[in-house]
Amino acid sequence: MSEANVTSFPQGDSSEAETKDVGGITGERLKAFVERIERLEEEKKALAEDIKEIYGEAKATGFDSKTIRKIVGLRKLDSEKRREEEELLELYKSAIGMG
Amino acid sequence: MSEANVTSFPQGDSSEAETKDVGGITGERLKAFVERIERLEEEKKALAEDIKEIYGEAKATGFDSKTIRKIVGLRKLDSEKRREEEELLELYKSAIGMG
Amino acid sequence: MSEANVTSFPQGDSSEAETKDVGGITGERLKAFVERIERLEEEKKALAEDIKEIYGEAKATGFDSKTIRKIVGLRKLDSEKRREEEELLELYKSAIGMG
Amino acid sequence: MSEANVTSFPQGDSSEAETKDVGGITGERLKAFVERIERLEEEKKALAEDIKEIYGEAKATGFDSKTIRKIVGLRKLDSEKRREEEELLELYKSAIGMG
DNA sequence: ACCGTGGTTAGCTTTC
DNA sequence: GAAAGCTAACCACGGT
Repeated sequence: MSEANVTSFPQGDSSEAETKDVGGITGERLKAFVERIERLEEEKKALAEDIKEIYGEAKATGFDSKTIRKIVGLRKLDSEKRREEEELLELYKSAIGMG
Repeated sequence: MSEANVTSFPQGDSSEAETKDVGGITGERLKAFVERIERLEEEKKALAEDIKEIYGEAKATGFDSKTIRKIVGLRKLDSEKRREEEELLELYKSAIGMG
Repeated sequence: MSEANVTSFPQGDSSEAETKDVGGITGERLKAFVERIERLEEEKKALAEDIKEIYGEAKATGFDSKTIRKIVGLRKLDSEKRREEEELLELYKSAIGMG
Repeated sequence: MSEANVTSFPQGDSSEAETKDVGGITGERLKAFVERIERLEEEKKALAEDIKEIYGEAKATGFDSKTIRKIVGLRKLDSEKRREEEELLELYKSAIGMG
């Protein structure tokens, strides 16, 4: 729809426009990107499973996992809040020439 | 509907009920769980950022990130579909006594 | 950081700011929205129950509901996949100027 | 795994066991169940979209949708609570012979 | 520069 | 108690 995204596929030195692929190079690069992404997403998924396991452990030792989730969530909020406050402070400082 | 989770905090040998912590042991263990979780979540977040970076790279080399996302998503659907088909097959097999 | 949503309640022509309601109009409209939503959610819930009933029927006639669930899920994946493929195709087409 | 679900496919009068389908009848019935389910799930999805639209409308007229969600949720809790209380009352009444 | 939108992720509910 | 499906909040991106 927009005029900017006409070419989703980067071209090599080819003089002719409107070509999807030149000598397979572009396809290779695309594949490489896709695979790198998929690799990392697998790792991410593995970590998510690890986290789940820890909740399982905690439950096994008698904790209530829901409570732990709450705690983790609260601590995250805390750190975000703290970070924001620090940023605001920095902003003030730079505003009065103390940056 | 009933609340089974009366005790979120496991007790040690203490004879008195309704105590949250005995000698700091439980608190320590809880803290350990929380910190392990937070550590893994940080790693997960880092991976998410890495993935984002790759999309950025791809865009920088001329690809359209939206397209790449679609491809990644499609491939994910493929693998899910394959997995489900296998599971369904197993289910059928067990259903006719071939489990 | 800043709270943009200061006014959750839209104002009418009233000249005074920070008022929750003017002449009951806003409250009425809010109530209308809430009730429309609740009505539809009831219908949705009824449908969910109908679906559950069908699984019950199927089980009663001797089918294994787990298997049926798998089939339904698989078919859903199929249609999602098809849809995504079509979208990807459209994306490609627009990418090479055929949009 | 369980012994109960050996036969997911109900048999007709066929004398031979371990058969998935006799004369296409079972397949037909399965298909019918699946399609009824899918039909209802489509309707359910349509309702979900309608609800989403209403939130959109509400936002368009100046309400904050998050707030509305909260209200709807609270009212749901209220009615559940009320229902539970009524059930409890009924229980009491029947317990003292007023059922 | 803002809004709206779609995608992602976490939390809850229900099922087995 | 574990697993999955559904729902709701969150976030980042593209369009206007």
